[in-house]
Amino acid sequence: MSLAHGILGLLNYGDMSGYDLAKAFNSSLRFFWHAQNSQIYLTLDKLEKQGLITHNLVIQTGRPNKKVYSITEAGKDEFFSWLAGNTDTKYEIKSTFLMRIFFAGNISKEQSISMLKRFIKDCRSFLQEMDTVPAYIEEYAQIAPDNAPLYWQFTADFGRRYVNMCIDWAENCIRKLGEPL
Amino acid sequence: MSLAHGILGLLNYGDMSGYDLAKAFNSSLRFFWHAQNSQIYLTLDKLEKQGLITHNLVIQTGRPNKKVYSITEAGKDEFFSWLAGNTDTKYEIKSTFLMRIFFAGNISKEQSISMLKRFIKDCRSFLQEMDTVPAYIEEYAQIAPDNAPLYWQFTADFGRRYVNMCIDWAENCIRKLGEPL
DNA sequence: CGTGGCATGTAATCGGTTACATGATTTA
DNA sequence: TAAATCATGTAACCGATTACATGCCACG
Repeated sequence: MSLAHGILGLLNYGDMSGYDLAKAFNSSLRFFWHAQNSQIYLTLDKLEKQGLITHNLVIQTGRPNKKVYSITEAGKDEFFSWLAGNTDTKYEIKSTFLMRIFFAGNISKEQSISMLKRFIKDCRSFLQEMDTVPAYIEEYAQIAPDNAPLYWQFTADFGRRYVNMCIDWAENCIRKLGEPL
Repeated sequence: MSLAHGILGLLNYGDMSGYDLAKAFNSSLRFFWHAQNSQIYLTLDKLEKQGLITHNLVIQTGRPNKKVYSITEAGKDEFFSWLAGNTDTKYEIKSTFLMRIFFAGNISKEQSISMLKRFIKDCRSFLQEMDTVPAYIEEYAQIAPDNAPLYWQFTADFGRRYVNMCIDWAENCIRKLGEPL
C-alpha cells in the first residue's frame, strides 16, 4: 500500500523511470521502506491502470529504452489525501533475529553471544554504508522543493539512531550474559 | 516464515491451543512479531500437514472445545536447525509513518509538527502498555526452562529502547523545525 | 443486560519475495 | 576480459491483512 504512495510522492517531485525509482528506494528511502525492483514495476503497472500515473517511452541509443513516468492530477489528489490522512502509529517491527534471541534459552550462552556479536558487526557495517547517504540527498535535492531535504535527513537520522540503539542494546545483552566486551 | 518457527518454539516449551498462541504473540512476542489470529490458525494447519505438529481435541464443558497442539520430533528438528541457522541481519523497518515524514516537505510545518506530536503520544501510550509485560513473562516463566526468561526480557528491553529512541528522535525533529517543546 | 473472555475458523485479496530472463554498453 | 550500470519485466509462491462468521459463559 505504501510503496504505491512512495512512488506517487517521488513522481510528484519529478518524472522518473522504474529504474530511477528503484535507485531512490534503495538509497534515500531505504531507512523505512525496502522495495524489490520487480515489485516497483508491478506497482507502476497497477498505478497506471488506476490512472494515477502515465508514461512515455523514451528511445535511447547506446542504452536500453526506458519508460518515463509522470504523475497525473488524479495521482496528485490521491497522494495528498494519503499524506494528510490519519496517522495512527503502529509498532511495526518484525524481526527474525529478535525471534531467535527470544528462543535463545534453547542454545548455549556462547552461541547466543556470538549471534549478538554478529548482529553488532552487521549494524556497524550498515552505519558505514550510511555515511554515503548525505551525497544521495544532495543529488535529489536539486529536483525537490525548499525544505524537503530537511525531512529526508530526518528519516536518515532515524536510521542512524535505530542502528545505534541496536548496537547499545546488543552490547548490553552481552554484558548481562556475563561476558566482557 | 518466522511465524511458523515462533509457533514451533512456543510449542517446544509446552502444548498450547491456537488461542493460547495468539495470546502469547500479542503479549510476549509483540516486540518483534505481530500475528493475526487468523494467520496463526492457517499456519497451524500448514505445520500439521507438514508433520511438524499434531493436535488432540479437548472437549470442554462450559467452554468451547479446543485443539491442543504438540510439537513432533520432526518439528523439534526443524525448530533447532532454524535456531542455529544463518543469522544474516537485514535492516527490516517498514514504516508508513516515516514515509509520510519523508514527504512532509509537501505539507505545512504546523501539520508535520502535529504529526510528530501525535507520534510521540502514541509512543508514550505504548510504553505504558509495556509496563504490564513483566507480569506476562513471569506467567510463562513457569513452563519455560531456566534462562529463557532472561532472553524474553532482552526482547522486551529492545521494545522499550526502540520506543524511547522514537520519542527522542521525534522531539529532536520538532526542535529542528524551530518550535519549542 | 451488556461486555469481555474463550475458542475456531473461512474467503478474498494484496503486498511482497525469490528466482528467472535478457542484453547492450561502459569502465576498470 | 570481467564486472558494473542501464533497463524492464514474468512466474510462482507465500505470508499477511481485513472482514466476516459463530456462539457459549462468566462477571459486574
